[in-house]
Amino acid sequence: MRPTLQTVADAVGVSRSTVSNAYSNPDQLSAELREKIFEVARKIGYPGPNPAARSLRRGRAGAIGVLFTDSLPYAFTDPYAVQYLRGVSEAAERYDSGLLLVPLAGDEKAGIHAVQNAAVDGFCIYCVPEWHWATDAIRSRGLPIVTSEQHDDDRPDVLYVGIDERGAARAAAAHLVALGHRQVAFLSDYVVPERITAPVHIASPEEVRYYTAGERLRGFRDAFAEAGVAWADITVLSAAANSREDGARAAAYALDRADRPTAILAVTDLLALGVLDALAVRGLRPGRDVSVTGFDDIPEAGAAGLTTIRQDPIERGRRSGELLLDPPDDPASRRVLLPTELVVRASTGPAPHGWS
Amino acid sequence: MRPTLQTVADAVGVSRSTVSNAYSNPDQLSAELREKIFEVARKIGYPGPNPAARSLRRGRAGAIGVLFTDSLPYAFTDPYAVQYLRGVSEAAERYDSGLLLVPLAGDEKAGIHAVQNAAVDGFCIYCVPEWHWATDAIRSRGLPIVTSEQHDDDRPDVLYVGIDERGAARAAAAHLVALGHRQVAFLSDYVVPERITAPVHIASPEEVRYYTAGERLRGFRDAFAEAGVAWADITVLSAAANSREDGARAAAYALDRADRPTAILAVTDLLALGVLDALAVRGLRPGRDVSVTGFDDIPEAGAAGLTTIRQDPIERGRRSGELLLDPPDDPASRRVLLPTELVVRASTGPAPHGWS
DNA sequence: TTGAAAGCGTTACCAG
DNA sequence: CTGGTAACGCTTTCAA
Repeated sequence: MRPTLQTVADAVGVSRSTVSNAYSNPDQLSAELREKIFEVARKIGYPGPNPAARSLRRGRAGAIGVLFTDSLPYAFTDPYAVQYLRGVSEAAERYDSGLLLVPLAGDEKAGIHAVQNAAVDGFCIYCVPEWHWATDAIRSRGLPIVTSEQHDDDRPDVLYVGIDERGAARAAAAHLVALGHRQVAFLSDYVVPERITAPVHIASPEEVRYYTAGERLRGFRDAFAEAGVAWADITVLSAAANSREDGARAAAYALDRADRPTAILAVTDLLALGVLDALAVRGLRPGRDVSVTGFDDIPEAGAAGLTTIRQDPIERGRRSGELLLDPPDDPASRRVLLPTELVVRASTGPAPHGWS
Repeated sequence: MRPTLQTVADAVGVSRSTVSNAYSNPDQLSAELREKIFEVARKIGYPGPNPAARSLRRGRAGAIGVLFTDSLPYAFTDPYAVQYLRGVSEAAERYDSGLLLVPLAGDEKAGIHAVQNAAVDGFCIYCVPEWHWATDAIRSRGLPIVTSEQHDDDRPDVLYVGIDERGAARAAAAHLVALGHRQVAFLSDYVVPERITAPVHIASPEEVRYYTAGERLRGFRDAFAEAGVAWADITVLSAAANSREDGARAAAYALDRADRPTAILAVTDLLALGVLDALAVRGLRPGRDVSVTGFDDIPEAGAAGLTTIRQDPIERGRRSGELLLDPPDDPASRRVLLPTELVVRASTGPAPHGWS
């Protein structure tokens, strides 16, 4: 039989509480007794207080959960997600908390079970839209939650860390407007429920059900609408996933047309880098023949000379973790808006003549 | 008061077991009753079975722990570590298991507590040497363990996934030997207990207490010893951390000497890339003036034209996770040795004349 | 400083 | 298919 606290207590000849104190409240007993208890424990192979039992009794898990819509492996593929995780882990480490990555992918039933089984004190939700099937399961856990998406319902128990997605996207688009671009394409994943790489028709960004993609497309639209470019005159390209390959594939649909756009605005750097790849293949010069913007400013963006919106994913993760682990009483501080910055590089330039 | 299983049972008018079955054994009751139970649960705000209680009762946690010597944030900085995590997460996801990252950094006491408190069914240990202070705590949990380091004691309950570190390093060094290099430097982190960036004197690789660094240095030595180059004639450079910057800094000590080596062998790509940086600053041509080898073949290595040893960290992580979650009965299969491959790129070339 | 008793919320077993 | 009963292993008063 596996030894328990009781086993040790009996072996030493003290009560359970004393052994428990030896592990959890060292100042409640003499140093010698404590040492003796540890020694006996080692001898009979007692593995220390069972975490589940302790957590049950204490009512806290000592870990925070991180939820991704996309599969767990994806979290380690997307550089932005990795940075975010890094930030969360910094907070977790500082508060002596573990970090539990909860697999939400694939099977709906498995995902819900994973959420219900997660031994955590709260969730950092990274990319799970409000209407996702897991949302109910997450909420009904009744644990504190930090989201990165603004929600309509202002639930006071929901913490938030994010950026002004729409405003930032608008700034990127305004930059292109100022450069004279009028014939443009928007490139995004999660535009339509289907995971396809193709041009798609949507009546407006309001149709997009993913918060981030939707807000960014709204921002793009805002700036061009102001310049007199109607939504209907803008090509919307859907990418099956947020990857370089899908970005390149999607861009092809716009670049191989006779009336190719003078600029392509992507909702992420990864997609934008794909666009650059597609340009290179065709011998088109970024910033001269076709301007390209991204979003996030991942490390590769700098090397590629990509004009983009900079945001700090580590800070985002860190603040998320901190908010979860140490929520402020002041309601205003429970919603954090992080700054962004337009970084202009070589991938954008004046619109070529003869098109506008 | 927070509702419990009992609360729901009372509200519906059934026994606890029935409610429990509704959640955990759906085939033990009628679909209607099950639905009714869920409905009532929702109404009174029952968050579902408490994971701690469930885990206590069932005796399994539904998560695997991952341990890093370095701080949690570091795990997300090192590209190799990220890939490894990705692999582990693939296995976790497939087995419907969570992934708990346990913070082992900084304070010894906090780290030990973290290990003891981790609600997991086993550990994947990434870079924790056998003599690390956490080792006792980890072992005494009595849980299955997958290491990436060979241990002397052949504990049958310790699973292992790794590569032939020494043989692979030897292959890299043999490549340089064949190219005529005789005056060389080895660059490694964890050579000495102190975290310093400087040339160091160690009597032999056997002195190195970190498994990976030690084995790789041993491999380097083997090949050069065979070519008649004595250990004493080889410069050993220590890097304070496995980073590009420290690699460059350490390389400076060798490159700025009159009798600079014709080749520098680094134990990781990150360090080797730093060496390339140091060469560039000095106008030295890799593969011509100074040859450089790395280890791992991280993505950046290809772009930089770095000769290196390729290993597959995703596979390594995946196999580790699988081994932990589904250990084979056959003892032989409990130790997995993954293949490696010497990838020759532009950073190595014949030794310049006049030196050898 | 120590010990006895009372749960924490579940699930497993077994008889109905 | 249902419902008692008995753990699971611990922490936490509170009194000695």
